Amino acid sequence: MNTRTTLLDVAEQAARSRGFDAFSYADLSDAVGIRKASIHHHFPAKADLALALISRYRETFLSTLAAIDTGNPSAGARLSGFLRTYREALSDGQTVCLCVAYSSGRDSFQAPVIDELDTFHRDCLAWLESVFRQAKGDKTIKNPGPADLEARACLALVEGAQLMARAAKDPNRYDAATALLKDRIVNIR
Amino acid sequence: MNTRTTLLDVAEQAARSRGFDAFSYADLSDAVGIRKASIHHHFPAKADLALALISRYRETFLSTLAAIDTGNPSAGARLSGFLRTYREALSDGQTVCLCVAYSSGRDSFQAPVIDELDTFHRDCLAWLESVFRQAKGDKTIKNPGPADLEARACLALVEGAQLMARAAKDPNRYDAATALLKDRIVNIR
DNA sequence: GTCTATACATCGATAGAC
DNA sequence: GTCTATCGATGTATAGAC
Repeated sequence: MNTRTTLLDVAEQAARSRGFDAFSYADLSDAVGIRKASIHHHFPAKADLALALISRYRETFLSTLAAIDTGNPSAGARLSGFLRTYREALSDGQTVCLCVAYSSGRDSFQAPVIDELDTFHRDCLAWLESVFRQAKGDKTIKNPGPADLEARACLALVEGAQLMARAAKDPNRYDAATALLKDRIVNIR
Repeated sequence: MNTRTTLLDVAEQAARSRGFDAFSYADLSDAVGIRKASIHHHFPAKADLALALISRYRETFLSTLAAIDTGNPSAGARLSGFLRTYREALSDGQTVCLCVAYSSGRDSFQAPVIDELDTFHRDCLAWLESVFRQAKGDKTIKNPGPADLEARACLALVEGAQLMARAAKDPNRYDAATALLKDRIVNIR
């Protein structure tokens, strides 16, 4: 396994469970088994690590959304896939998505990282909006309101639900908070 | 003005805009105009400051909820007051509520602070649940689902909406994310 | 690419004078 | 209650050998 990739994996886990500013190169050093100075060879400054992390995360997330699209034709099934993706990111209630983690400590990041984060939000909202727009036609989500408002409410809901679930270290909190939205999805086979 | 109160005010602002771990006694020293050592006289350890902050915050928030109850008889008006309270906590998009701020960096707190935070959440959810239960009777909120699920969804929504609004430094994001919930409130005079 | 060694800043915290 | 002075720990980062 690539050392750089291993570093990214460990750093992502740490950022998502404790926050980006709450882990240090010393923590990565302990976890990966190489010295702090060696980590600086892969990521000269911690800002470089921050950018590499969010950049990789955004790419994999977009491909996840694309996979949801190809595997699920209806709007309801797509929304269901979205809710499941955020639920799986919680794992056992210890980790929020990197996007939530970065939003929480946003002030400590510089422009390139902020840009990636904003792009992530924008892409995610655009995808959700298209799903809710589709729902007006295929009627697989009950009571559809304006698509842009639905999208923003949905993203705020899952992010808040992740925050509360991690605070309680209980992923069931996510399920409870998203249950009503889930119930609006029409059962189709 | 009491020095201790001034310290609490400045610390609360800092915690809500940047996070509890992201400000230091040196920052408070600059803002208040006394030396770091003097701050330790009021709050020997930073954990003492953390507890005093969340404790004061919880008290004032509970009295805010009580004021909403006395000033608004209907469930819809009460929910409206709740949404407005979280909106006002955003001010110009720079600050989330202390509860969201503490939830984000929760790992760095000890038991007494965690307990206050959990109590805050529990009280807040109980209040919301009673509002949604009342709505089943007075019909001032459209399409009321199970009160406990409504409460959890509502709290997750406003917390996520605050997070996104601060990330974008734009309080309008909060309004957009909560618009659909707001529209469920029946207009009464 | 990894190591030892170290520089330098900041942070929370304490001692003791006034 | 506030001050000066200082401590020890930790964090990011760099120099240079291997």
